Amino acid sequence: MIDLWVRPAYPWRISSKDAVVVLSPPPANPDAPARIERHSLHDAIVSRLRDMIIEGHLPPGTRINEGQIGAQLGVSRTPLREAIKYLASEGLVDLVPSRGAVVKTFGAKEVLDMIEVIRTLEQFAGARACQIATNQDIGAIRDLHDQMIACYEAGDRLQYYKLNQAIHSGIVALADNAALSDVHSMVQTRLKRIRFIGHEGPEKWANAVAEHQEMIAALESRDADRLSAILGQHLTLAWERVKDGLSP
Amino acid sequence: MIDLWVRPAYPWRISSKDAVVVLSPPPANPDAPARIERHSLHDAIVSRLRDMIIEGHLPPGTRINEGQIGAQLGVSRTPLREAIKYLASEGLVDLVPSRGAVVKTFGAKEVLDMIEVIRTLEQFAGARACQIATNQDIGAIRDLHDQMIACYEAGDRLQYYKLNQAIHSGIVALADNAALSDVHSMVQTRLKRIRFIGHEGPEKWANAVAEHQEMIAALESRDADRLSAILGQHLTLAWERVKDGLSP
DNA sequence: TGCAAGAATACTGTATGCAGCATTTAGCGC
DNA sequence: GCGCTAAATGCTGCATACAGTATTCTTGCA
Repeated sequence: MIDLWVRPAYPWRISSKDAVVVLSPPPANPDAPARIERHSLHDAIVSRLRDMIIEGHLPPGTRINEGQIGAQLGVSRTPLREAIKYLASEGLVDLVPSRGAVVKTFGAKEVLDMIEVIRTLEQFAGARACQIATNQDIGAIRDLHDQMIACYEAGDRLQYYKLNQAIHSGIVALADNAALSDVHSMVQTRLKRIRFIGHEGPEKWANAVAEHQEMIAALESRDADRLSAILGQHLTLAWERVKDGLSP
Repeated sequence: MIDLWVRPAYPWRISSKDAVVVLSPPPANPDAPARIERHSLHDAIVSRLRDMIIEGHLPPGTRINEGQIGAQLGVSRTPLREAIKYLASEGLVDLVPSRGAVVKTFGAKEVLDMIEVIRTLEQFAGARACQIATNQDIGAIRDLHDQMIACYEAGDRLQYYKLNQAIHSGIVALADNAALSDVHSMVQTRLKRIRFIGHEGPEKWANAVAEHQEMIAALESRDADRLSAILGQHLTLAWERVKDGLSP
């Protein structure tokens, strides 16, 4: 019970003494067979359910019927229930004793709260990123940004939206702080459902793009204060965009 | 499937039209029977497991044996597995395909990361608290503080520790932002296991107490900048306290 | 003795069954 | 027709069973 875990866990994992060394998992050999996909039904169900909630297929307030959803996904209730518990901890559903799970409903106040948390986290991340990010890291963000601009000009909202998220997560990732990325993505996930609705008009969209432009510029010049300001402003706009059409 | 949830959920809940009104749950009648404790094995197992991890009964790296723990807690594997999934989402355990759950191990970097997130969140919360907290709210924190001082003088470390946490959570709660409290308590929980170890010597302890004193003073005078500074300093000390005796 | 291959064991992942609670429907008195 | 009570239905919570995979043990060989 103490000496567990010292044997090879996966083919590419070797343990020496008590430290577990992880070799670069796939030999980076492009023609080698793709890594064995360790099928995890759990992950699959969690992603699926999360998407169903975010995309509005399971609207807020909906009671999740285990039998029905299970049949729909072609899995039994056991792994489904486990996935539901996982999402409950993520804050996407509420657990009501004897009555199962209900998709969480967010009012305007809660959404504003979440946006302010995101703002706080991103501002901290941005400041840290200005200090420690490599030029290469920043270049990667710039790439995403350029792609996003292309989507904007092409009018591809869905792809734009995804790249937008990727940029924000990317900036947070630049801070090289796993806990920060964790909580950021958690709140971001809860908000996704809301953002999915908020489709601003052309002028607001243009504003958002302009802000992103400046965001990248501030990052490239490693101007932490300017980046912080623009991130703050950007999230205020995000709030403006979604605040109508929310319950009290 | 649309019209769910409009009937009374609990005796004290009444629905009118489509809005659910929640009456003050217990009639605040001191001699009335205590509120029915909706038994939830799930919650019980989650709390129990969490405590076992935090208190070091399940050390980092331990593989969780469902059969064994289940027998120990006197429950079958099904609800236990659900609880484990919940904790996995909370970040206390890792899920390894086909090999179950392993208590997460945090290195020094990860702990520092978490502390910096906590710092960011608490500073934001503190600033907000200075703006919106009522004198009564602040008085409640002051009460906790006074109790804590008493524990300090009595040398009651465990109780001191708990009140310390309560004060920090309390300040965050003053910001009246549910999402903020959520993520704060989540990171705080992950850290608890670490803090549980860090037993500083008398001089550092005295420092911490002095900082708390100033923290309360800043809060009472609603001096956001000073509160922010002292919170930052306090968490730096927390880091100093635990940083030795951590894996790389 | 040390190593390797295969059998045996242990544990996880999933499905299914059953008891109990919640909700709906049906029946009954007014 | 309306409200109340009770049966019936549906669903959740939990336990158990079984299949598949990881881990350990055993045996054979050098």
